Amino acid sequence: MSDVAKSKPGRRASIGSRRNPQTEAAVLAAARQLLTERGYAGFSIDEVARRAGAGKQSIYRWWPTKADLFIAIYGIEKNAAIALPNHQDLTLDLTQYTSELWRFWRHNPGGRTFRALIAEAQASEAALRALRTKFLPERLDPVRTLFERAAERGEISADEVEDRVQLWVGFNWFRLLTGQIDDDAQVIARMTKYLVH
Amino acid sequence: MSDVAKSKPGRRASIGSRRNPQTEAAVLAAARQLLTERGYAGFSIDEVARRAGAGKQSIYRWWPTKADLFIAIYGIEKNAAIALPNHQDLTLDLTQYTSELWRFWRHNPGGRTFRALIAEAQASEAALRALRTKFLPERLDPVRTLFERAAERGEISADEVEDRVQLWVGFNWFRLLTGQIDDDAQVIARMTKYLVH
Amino acid sequence: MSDVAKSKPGRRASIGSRRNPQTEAAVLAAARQLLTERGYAGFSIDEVARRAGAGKQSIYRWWPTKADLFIAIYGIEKNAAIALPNHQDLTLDLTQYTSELWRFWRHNPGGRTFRALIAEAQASEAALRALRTKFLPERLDPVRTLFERAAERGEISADEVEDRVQLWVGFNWFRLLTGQIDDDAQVIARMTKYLVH
Amino acid sequence: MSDVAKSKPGRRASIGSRRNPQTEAAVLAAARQLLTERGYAGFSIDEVARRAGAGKQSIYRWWPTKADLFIAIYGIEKNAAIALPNHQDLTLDLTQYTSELWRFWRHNPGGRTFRALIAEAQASEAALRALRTKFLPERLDPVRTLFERAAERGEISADEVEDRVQLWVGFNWFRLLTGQIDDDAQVIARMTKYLVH
DNA sequence: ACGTAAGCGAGACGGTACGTCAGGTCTTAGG
DNA sequence: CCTAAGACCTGACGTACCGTCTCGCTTACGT
Repeated sequence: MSDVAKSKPGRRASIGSRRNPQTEAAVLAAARQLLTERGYAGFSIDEVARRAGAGKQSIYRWWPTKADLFIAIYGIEKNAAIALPNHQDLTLDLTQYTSELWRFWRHNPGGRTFRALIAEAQASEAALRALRTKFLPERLDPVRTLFERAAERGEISADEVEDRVQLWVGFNWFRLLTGQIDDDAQVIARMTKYLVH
Repeated sequence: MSDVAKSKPGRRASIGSRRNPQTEAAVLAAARQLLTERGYAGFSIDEVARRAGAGKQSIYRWWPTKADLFIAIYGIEKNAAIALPNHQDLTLDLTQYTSELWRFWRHNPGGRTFRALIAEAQASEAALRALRTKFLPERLDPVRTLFERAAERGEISADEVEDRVQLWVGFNWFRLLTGQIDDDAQVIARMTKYLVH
Repeated sequence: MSDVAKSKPGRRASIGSRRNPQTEAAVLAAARQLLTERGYAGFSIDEVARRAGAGKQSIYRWWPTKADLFIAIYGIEKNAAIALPNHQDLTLDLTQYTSELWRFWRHNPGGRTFRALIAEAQASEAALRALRTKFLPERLDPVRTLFERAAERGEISADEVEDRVQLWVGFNWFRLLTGQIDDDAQVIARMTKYLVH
Repeated sequence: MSDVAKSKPGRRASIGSRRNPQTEAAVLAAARQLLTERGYAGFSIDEVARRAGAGKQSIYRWWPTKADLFIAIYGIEKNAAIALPNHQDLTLDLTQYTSELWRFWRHNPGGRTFRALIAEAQASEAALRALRTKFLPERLDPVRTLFERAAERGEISADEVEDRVQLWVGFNWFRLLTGQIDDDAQVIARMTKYLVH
């Protein structure tokens, strides 16, 4: 990916009236790298374009807001990184999944991207909309699945799933946003107590 | 406030080798107003200075980062706005306090300021530090007090207070940051269930 | 100056948007006007940008220092303003040329620009360098030509041309910088005596 | 002097309703030092006050413009530095005096101060006035004396003194302002030719 | 087969904010 | 009345990004 991002010499011409996947890859790689290195404050479309060897317009064409870029980056990695456990036990599942999530967040691109996205959503109405429509539903899914399975097993009541999801997700956001996601399996396990009854 | 913020005519001179409280008031008023009108994205030190009729240096002198400004604004209002209930019942207390908090957040300056502060903390390490040291402790206090009183009454266990605080605060942040703080007393009441056992 | 204004007629090595000649003209006009009105002390890039309706970056892009701007302005006008006399007589030529030069200097933009450039060269090493390399050679040319023609006619010795040029130019600078360039043809004529032998 | 300029610890209190000579000395020393280190561009009243441990108001009270400060500094040193030669020969006198002048200018404070004063005079009408009334007459004196003595000896005509002074002074300014005052006794000697007939 | 339309990298453009610095004015507090 | 200190407002500094635009190409697709 970095080799793509640096393909300075031969410029990447248009491939006709359609999106060039090389350009897309180069932009996402550059954005990911920039976010990792400098975080939300140091992130700029100018610099992404510079690093990707892309025109700014090409970026704005496909990702109209920074939030779109953040969402694209996050999606790529998150799915690959975390598997959904299934121990037939809500506490175990929740603890394992959350531990892995925090580990993913601590690993630079993941957490930085998420934090950037949330920050951006506070700055721009469009970003907030993107967060709610394009990001949240998909991101809440894994946790919701864990609770749904538990409901099927009878561990919790089915009509409490959504509330429990929000409670748990909120806690995770709080820890991420305040910089408290050191891997502490004990803390996580202890906290699940309230969600499991 | 607006009369202070608009004191354009006679420029506000120094009152000697010490901080001028009029300047301080004008800056805070202007910052509050600007945040209300334009939110985090439209907030700039330049514009605050312009509206307050203050020099930028005067602002940087007393509030080195935007976070400091946000914290100052938030503190002024929050304390005045919300009383801590005491019905000798955790559910009642929590529901009432949280309802008022959401109402305060919905009312522009409050929520906007909080959201701006969290966003800023994701952009700047210094802001994150300010959030954790100057803001969080004081802001968590009211909720913690509610849980502590409940523990004293025997409603919950004393060593669970801190965890429950974080769970509840996290939920509130999540709703604020995703724009879901419409006053829905029923939702709040329903959610308290998990915190009250 | 012509190098600044030069727009390559043929094809360009690099693609990309082209310099907008209207912007260039607007900036130079604004700079000229500002210098005329307020002189060196009142001259600022901010104000030039404001008057030209240009972005500051556009100015810094093409004229990295104020000196570059001054040189560009001066060149445009000086060449148009003063013709080089040729009476086959050094005294006559020198007197006429100098009289016209002083008149040009007294007429606002000319003198103000020259004075600003010299002042700037005392403030910045880069400006001094620009003065010596981009400005002086071309500016000394007319006077040198007068002396060279005189040498060809045998009025003076050929190896004294450069010294005489400096002596004469120095005198002119002195008068300009101390505000003594009232048109006094007699004074000028009298002073030429020392340069003509 | 540097001990005066650095007298930070024990603050220099007022000595009552009159000028404090220690403050005056400290300010001049600080100004001289600052000019030496950073030149005209880096010279600011703020920094002088800081280094002198003086209030800005104290400086403005006694030296209303920067030019006044420059003139004060220059006067102190120039007189001490250069003796007026008297070899009963204009060429010799002029060559020696000018060589010493250039050496003095090359030695930091001298040249920097002079250049700063001339630059300032192009920026401010008041400074130009100060240059012409408080500075020039006194500074032209030594050179004028050389020419007057020559006139008394019959080397030159008495009514040409003033013109020759200006020609010579102009040449010297030109070399200083364009950064060409390397000690080249030969150049100076050669140039005197035109002033001596 | 060929014109058109979209995509591409480049980069100029008018704006605006950044955080710093200097200018001058003013007030206090202390001889 | 003078001095030191330093707060105050103004406004310039030079840099960086914003999002839009124009430019000269390149390619695929619909006619």
